[in-house]
Amino acid sequence: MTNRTFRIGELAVLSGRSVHTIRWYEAQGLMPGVARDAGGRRVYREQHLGWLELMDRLRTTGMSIAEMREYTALVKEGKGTLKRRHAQLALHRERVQANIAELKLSVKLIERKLKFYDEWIASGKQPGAWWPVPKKGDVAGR
Amino acid sequence: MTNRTFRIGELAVLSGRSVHTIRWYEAQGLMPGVARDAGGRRVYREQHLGWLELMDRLRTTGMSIAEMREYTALVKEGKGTLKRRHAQLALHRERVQANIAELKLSVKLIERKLKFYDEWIASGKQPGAWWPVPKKGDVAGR
DNA sequence: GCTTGACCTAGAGTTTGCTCTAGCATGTGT
DNA sequence: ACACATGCTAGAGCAAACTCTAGGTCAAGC
Repeated sequence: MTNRTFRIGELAVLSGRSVHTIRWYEAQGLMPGVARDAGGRRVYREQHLGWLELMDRLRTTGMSIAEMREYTALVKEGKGTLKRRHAQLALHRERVQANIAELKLSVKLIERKLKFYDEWIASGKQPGAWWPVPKKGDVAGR
Repeated sequence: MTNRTFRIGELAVLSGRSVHTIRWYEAQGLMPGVARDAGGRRVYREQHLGWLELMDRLRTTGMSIAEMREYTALVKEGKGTLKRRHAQLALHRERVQANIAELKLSVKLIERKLKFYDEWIASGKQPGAWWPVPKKGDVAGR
């Protein structure tokens, strides 16, 4: 088994983040289990690469730093929080899936507009309205 | 044909945005064709509802205000920019589709972690690493 | 023993996208 | 004629998520 350790510069290169950002994540409570060597320097293990990958996926799917902090706090607390961690991630997954559905609707709207431009370009005259679209939250649709 | 006009308060309610935000959008160059009445008040037409819907979809799909401003500038310039508008929206659509693909990968990673928790909870002991995952940009994968 | 590079902490600065305040004008209803 | 809702502009304030600076420490190589 690979039991390598890394210092922050190496972790930064391997994870594709900056040293600044990794330290900032730790300051935000997003880095559990970071040891220090005799000189006070951070010591990371392989699992930290996996952790940063997870953090990145949570961030890019729209989880806030605050919520990531809550989740990380559960991880720090130990095995007793497994169910709560599961619940939190499962909830986030639902949100991401809802978000994907919304993005698909947005693509449809953009495509309708693209078609509108196609027709306009082809015919030389502006087609009828493209917009009477119900809308996301549907405020106007009343 | 419905040729209604709206003042800003009404447009705000119908579009689900605040009056502040609509004025701010205009200040950012994102509101083409806004007339004024004798008293200097903004006058909107139905197409502005469609326009705000488009702006909202562009924003929520990650287009920056700066790029929306470029696009709006083309709209303001008139029919001569139809092809460029089409190209810009088509490019954005590709980015959104790429983004959707990334989100799906993120969901997969989250689901792997959920499964990891399921197993841990079921067995009472921590399963093996869940993380040796290639990664998005793949820096570590080298 | 001294230079050099990687690290450390604390905290300031930046960017983006709003969101709200202050102070004033307009115009409709009674 | 005057109150009150709605509108106007200019600009301040804010939250989030970084990103960087300053000034110092540590340890490996020459």
